[in-house]
Amino acid sequence: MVEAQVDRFFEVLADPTRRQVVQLLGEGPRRAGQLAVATGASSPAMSRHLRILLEAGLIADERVPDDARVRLFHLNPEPVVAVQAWLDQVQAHWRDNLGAFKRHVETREKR
Amino acid sequence: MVEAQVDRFFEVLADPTRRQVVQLLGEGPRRAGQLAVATGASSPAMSRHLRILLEAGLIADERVPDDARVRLFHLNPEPVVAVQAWLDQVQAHWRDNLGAFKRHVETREKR
DNA sequence: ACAATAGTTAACGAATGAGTGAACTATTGC
DNA sequence: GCAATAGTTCACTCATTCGTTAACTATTGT
Repeated sequence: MVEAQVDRFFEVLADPTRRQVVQLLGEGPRRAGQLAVATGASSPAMSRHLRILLEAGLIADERVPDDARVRLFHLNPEPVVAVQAWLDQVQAHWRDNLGAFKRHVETREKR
Repeated sequence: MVEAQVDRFFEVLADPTRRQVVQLLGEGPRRAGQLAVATGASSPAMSRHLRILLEAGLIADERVPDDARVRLFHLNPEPVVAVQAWLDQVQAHWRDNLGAFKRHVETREKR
């Protein structure tokens, strides 16, 4: 996984609407129209968000057999894992000293 | 942890220079000048990035006893954990079916 | 054939955000 | 006291990005 890709993932996830889309697609595949309604975005706006998410590789689309007008979008697992890996790496140092950090965080349940 | 904060974290992390800063501060505390050199940013540019990171709560600063001109910056653990929590939640559905996704990811050790 | 549905594309305007140069504050060393 | 160091703030410019309206393609239903 290239660093430039992680760069792009963060840029793409900076937009609240797109993060909402990612969140919704985490639950399962959705159509463009559904995503527009759920997020309160207009059709053109959603269309562009989806294109950006597609080009970044965060999501992918499938055609449904019954209605050729509809595209079903679903989440790609890899990018989410890549972003988590980056955060893990940032954490690495203070996570491994299970002194200062562990005391620091154990007030809240993690995971 | 409020959703609006996670919103802000992603916005702040969208900038490559600021992600570099976060990465460097993950290794340990650094001074503003060190961060400027390491990232190739100018002093004013770095100063602004640090202010943004401070206001978002991603980092904090300490004064060093010997030289009062110097501010040492260090990373706050909570925001990183919060972003990871968000990503975990997105993953939740396909992570819990330890079928498709587990096969998908088990090439890399996760935690 | 025609209307409705699903979605995309293009052109425009407004807002946001990042970097720069110049001026400024505060502290340290001589 | 004065120069150097460390860093911040301000005013400005440039580019990017987001949403909207309007027009368009493709498909389905009657």
